[in-house]
Amino acid sequence: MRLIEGRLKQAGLPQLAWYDVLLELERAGADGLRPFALERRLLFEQYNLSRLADRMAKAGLVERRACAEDGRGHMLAITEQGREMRERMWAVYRPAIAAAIGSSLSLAEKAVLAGLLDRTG
Amino acid sequence: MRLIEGRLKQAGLPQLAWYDVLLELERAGADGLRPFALERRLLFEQYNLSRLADRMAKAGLVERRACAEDGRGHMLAITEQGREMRERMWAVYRPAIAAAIGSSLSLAEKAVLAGLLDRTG
DNA sequence: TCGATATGGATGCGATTGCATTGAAAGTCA
DNA sequence: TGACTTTCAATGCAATCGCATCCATATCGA
Repeated sequence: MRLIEGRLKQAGLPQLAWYDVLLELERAGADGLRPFALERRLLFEQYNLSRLADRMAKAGLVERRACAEDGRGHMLAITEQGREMRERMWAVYRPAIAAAIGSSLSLAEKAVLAGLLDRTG
Repeated sequence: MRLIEGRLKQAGLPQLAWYDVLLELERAGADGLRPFALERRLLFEQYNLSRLADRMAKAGLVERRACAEDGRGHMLAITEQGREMRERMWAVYRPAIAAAIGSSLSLAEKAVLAGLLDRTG
């Protein structure tokens, strides 16, 4: 993780948490997701996501839209800029994962790890 | 990790990082360790350890002593209170580890994990 | 319908983190 | 010895985190 965060940072890109949010929102489609839903998927604290969304909105990567069904909340949706950012991050993230895993585990351990990931993914 | 940190917190005890420092200092014996040595063992950033040591010293768990060989630095040593704290933390930490590992891995996975730990320990 | 409670989300404030820099003591080398 | 470089450690500042709380809207129950 340290390695991966480091690669992102030295590429001048935001942290992994931003990637996670962007990916979920991209998967969620045009309507986006409610913040509470995102919190549960990503296991973020409520106040952390609230502030992360602030920063990401200020950076133009996500948008807050009124929510028809519930006046308390709103929808979070990815923007075009957000999609671009996710791609740029993936271009760094992907090889960093490969480097981190590849350099430290044996083949057998990778198989077990893949099993663990499979179960939770 | 989240589980373990949570158990410590709800027991009113400090974070794992404090435990790590206390354990290393206890192992290091009466003279203690230089901060830079501790940083390398625990992979802490220099400024983080500097401030952690401040807080731990303020809490009476560690002591800073002048260093004979090198006027730039000092020795960090555990105090009696520090030993007691480490024990109190261990009493929570140990069962928390067992709970965290036991509830999520198969026997084969535990064996692999033990192998990984063994290699780095 | 109305009061009590639960849920979604934001925010003030103090603590912690990260970055960059500083200062002091060693070490190096001509 | 005297510049120059390194290493050890602390710290100012801005960003972020965690806690507790607050506000607003929903939901439930009598």
